Amino acid sequence: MTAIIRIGELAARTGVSVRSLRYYEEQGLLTSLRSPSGQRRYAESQVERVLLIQRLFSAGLSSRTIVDLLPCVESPGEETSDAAAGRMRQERDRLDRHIEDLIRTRGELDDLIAANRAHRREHARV
Amino acid sequence: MTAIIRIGELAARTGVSVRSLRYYEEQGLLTSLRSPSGQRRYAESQVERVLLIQRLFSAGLSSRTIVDLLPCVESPGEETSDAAAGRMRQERDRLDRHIEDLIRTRGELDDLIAANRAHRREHARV
DNA sequence: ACTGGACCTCACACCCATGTCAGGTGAGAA
DNA sequence: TTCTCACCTGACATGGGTGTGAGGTCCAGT
Repeated sequence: MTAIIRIGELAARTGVSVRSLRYYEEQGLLTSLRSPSGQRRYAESQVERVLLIQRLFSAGLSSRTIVDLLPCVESPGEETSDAAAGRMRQERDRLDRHIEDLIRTRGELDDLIAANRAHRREHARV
Repeated sequence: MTAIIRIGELAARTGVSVRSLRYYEEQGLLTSLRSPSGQRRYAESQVERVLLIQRLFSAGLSSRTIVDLLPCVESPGEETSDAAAGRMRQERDRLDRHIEDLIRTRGELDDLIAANRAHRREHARV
């Protein structure tokens, strides 16, 4: 099992472009084996990792930050995890505040929608 | 009352740079009166608007989108509100999904932190 | 009158994930 | 074999909000 897949399939399964997958590797976020001819080969299990990376990006972490955090789950070396611990908490807190902010903004968007609806009703065609 | 303030003070009160305030105006998000010599003058009440704009930005709306939505609370013209209604709901939904995503990611970050803590305990100095 | 600070416009730089193009190699199907 | 398609590297483009600097005007305090 644990099929070996090529970059095109990894892209298809994750919805992430081939270009981005190469970029992730360049940034040290993703590793690949190479076929004799130099083509990238991935374990099926990397799908999950790519999806996680993608979510971390969309949570506003930079590739630099992610590369600092992710290794400590794959290969938890003493020192790395030490440095990363604070970083993780810091990012978690930032994310927390950001979520609060977004929820507030969503509420304001709801208010706008409500105001708009009220206005439309008031000026309804007679 | 309703004091008139200058751009520096608006920046200080909102935490948004002077540069950005000028940019908001350029994008049609913010209006200002001009003093005889051409300096921008704002009503104190614009502070709120700037803060809202700022939150909408950080919620991932583009200035283009914001300019489509915001007028319909200030000057709710029939046609504008008609076009904007769908737009607002669409952005609200997008934001909703994004928040869900972030909450999930926060959970994963928590998992990483927990795993790291467990690992550190396990390898504690003897 | 003079000085310093706040303001003006214009324009270019930056970040950073992603798109895109060029020019080339590898590999399976007809 | 030859066709086609996926893959490779390298490099330049893009978007959008923000930083920054040049060169100039305005205005309050001394």
